[in-house]
This record gives sequence, C-alpha cells and structure tokens, in this order.
Amino acid sequence: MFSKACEYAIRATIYIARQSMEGLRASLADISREIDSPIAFTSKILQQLVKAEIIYSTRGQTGGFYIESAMMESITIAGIVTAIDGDAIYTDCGLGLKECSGAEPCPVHEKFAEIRESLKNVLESTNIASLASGLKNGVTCLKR
Amino acid sequence: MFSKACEYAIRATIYIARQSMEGLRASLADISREIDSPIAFTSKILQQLVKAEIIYSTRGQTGGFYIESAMMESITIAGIVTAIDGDAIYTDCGLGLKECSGAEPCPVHEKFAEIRESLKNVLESTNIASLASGLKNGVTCLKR
DNA sequence: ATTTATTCGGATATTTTTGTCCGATTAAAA
DNA sequence: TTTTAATCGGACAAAAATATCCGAATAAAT
Ligand code: SF4
Ligand code: SF4
Repeated sequence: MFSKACEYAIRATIYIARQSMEGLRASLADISREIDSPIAFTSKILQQLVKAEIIYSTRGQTGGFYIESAMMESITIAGIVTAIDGDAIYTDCGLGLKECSGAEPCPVHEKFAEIRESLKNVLESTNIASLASGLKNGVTCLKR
Repeated sequence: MFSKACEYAIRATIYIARQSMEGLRASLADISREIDSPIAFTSKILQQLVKAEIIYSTRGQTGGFYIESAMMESITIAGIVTAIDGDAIYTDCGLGLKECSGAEPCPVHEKFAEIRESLKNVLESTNIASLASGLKNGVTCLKR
C-alpha cells in the first residue's frame, strides 16, 4: 500500500512524537533502532520530513529530531504519506490508466473512488497525537 | 496500489474477456496494442495468468489467449491481483510491521483492517463478465 | 581551541521491478 | 513437408526503489 520509505516515515514520526511528548529529542541512531529500520536510509527519509516541516531537527551535540507539541494534533498519517509518496494513492486509477477517469467510467471506477475516499478519510482523521499516546507499549509495536 | 504487472494483468484480462465473448482469441500483439503495454513484459504476465488458470492459451498459428465463457462470472479482480501480486494487500499491516497484528493493536489497526476489508470486498465482488460487458467503449478506455 | 556527537548532502551500491531479446516449441496453413 | 504465425522460457538489460558510505557542517561539551 505504501512504499517502504513511507512506512519508515510513519513509524519514525510516531516514535519522535512519543519522545517529544516527554521533552526529549530523538537521534537518528535511536529512531532507527527503535523502529528497526536501516539507519542511512532512515536518515534520508527524516530529511524529507524535515523539509516538509512535519518534524524539526537541530544539529550538533545534543541535537536530534523533534515535533512541536502544538502540531501533534495537526500532523496526520495523510500528511506523512503525501510528503513521502505523493498523492498517487488518492488520485490514481486502480487500473493504471491516465485519461479515462470520469468521462466514461468503467464499472469499477465508482467502487475504486469509494475505497480511495474511505482510505483518505482514515488517513486524514488519524493524527500523530492519538497514535503516539494510544500505543501503550508503543516501542515494541514499532519494531519488526 | 497494484504493481504495473498487476495493472497490465487486469487490463489484459478484460480485453481477452471481451474478445472471448465474441468467440475470438486474442494474440499477444493484439493485447499489448489494445491495452498499450510493453509487449515482451505483457507476455510474461500472460504466462503467469495461464499458469494460474485464469486465462488459457493455445500455441501455433491461429493460437492466442482466451477465457472459458463458463468462468467469466467467477474470475474476479481479486483473483487476478492474488495471482500476480499475492495477498499482501489484504493481509499486510499498513505500517509494514510483521509481528504485532492483533495482539496489541495500535490505533490505526482497526481502521486499516476496515479499509482492507472493503477493498477486498470490492475486488472480490467485481467479476470479469461485468467489467467486460460494462465497457461500452471498452478498447479506448483500456488504452493509455 | 579541540574534541565529540550530531544532522546534512552528495556519490555510490544493491535489490527489486519493469522491460527486452531471442531461440525453442507448437500447430495450422500452404 | 515446408512455411508461417503464434506461445513459451531462459538469459539479459534498464529503471526505480532501497540501502550504504563518507566527508562537510553544526553545535555543545571539554
Ligand atoms: S473508469 Fe475505470 S479504468 Fe478509468 S479511471 Fe476510472 S477506474 Fe480507472
Ligand atoms: S496494530 Fe497497527 S502497527 Fe500493528 S499490525 Fe495493526 S495496524 Fe499495523
């Protein structure tokens, strides 16, 4: 459904959120250990999230990644997915066609549209705050 | 959502179904022209569909691909997807985790499960007969 | 000032997916 | 029986996604 990069992005963001809720910054090393992801690849993905202003970073000793507590509610899974994978999942035809959407819909068009709509709905209505706080045993769940 | 291979497979199957409904066999050349797909790659995919017994083929002159008319109703998009992409889309966790499903569900688990369920439902309830006959201007829609 | 611990960014490597080539096989037509 | 038109199957090639390496930049601690 999502790319690997996007999956790591979601998990990393959840972990960073949990740390930020306790006033801690998360280092790349911590993140990649806790979400069990390849460290260098994760680094690239975190940089994308920083550019998208979903997370923030500071360099140097005691640096790391964090999330503004004011933003916890407004960062949604949808936002992360869009930042990493783009909006193809919400807009693309399930059959990979480019130019027929709408005009002469095939029998699946409406059904696909429904699915995409409900998917979009779920991803947009699930924010990082609820994800991070909902995970009682969050760290273990983010691994493997 | 689906791999390219899977998209081609769905489109090819729809085209073959349309031809079979008129008693015609579809050649690889025809199929790849009508669904606008790379011919040699399409060949591999058709072979997979033949092995999965979703479509049938005969070699030699006047050969080609066809679908048993008795099976038109029972061939679903779900069946094609499973044959080409496997069942990951129905079973995999949206966050790419392996070992947490069920036990200690995270806040999105139930929502993801819902989406997967409705997706599965749509794909299983849409058969090739309805797809092929529903496309009035089918060929054009399968292109591009 | 130097050391240390961190993110950043460019180049490179590996793996997977997508796509190509071509000869072997098959079966009908000539 | 030979030619022709088709699928089959294995090896190969290209592109995209995933992953690694390493030096530069940054900032705190020593
Ligand atoms: S009509 Fe069917 S094939 Fe065309 S864009 Fe919609 S779902 Fe895709
Ligand atoms: S609980 Fe959450 S992370 Fe775990 S399998 Fe379910 S959706 Fe995925």
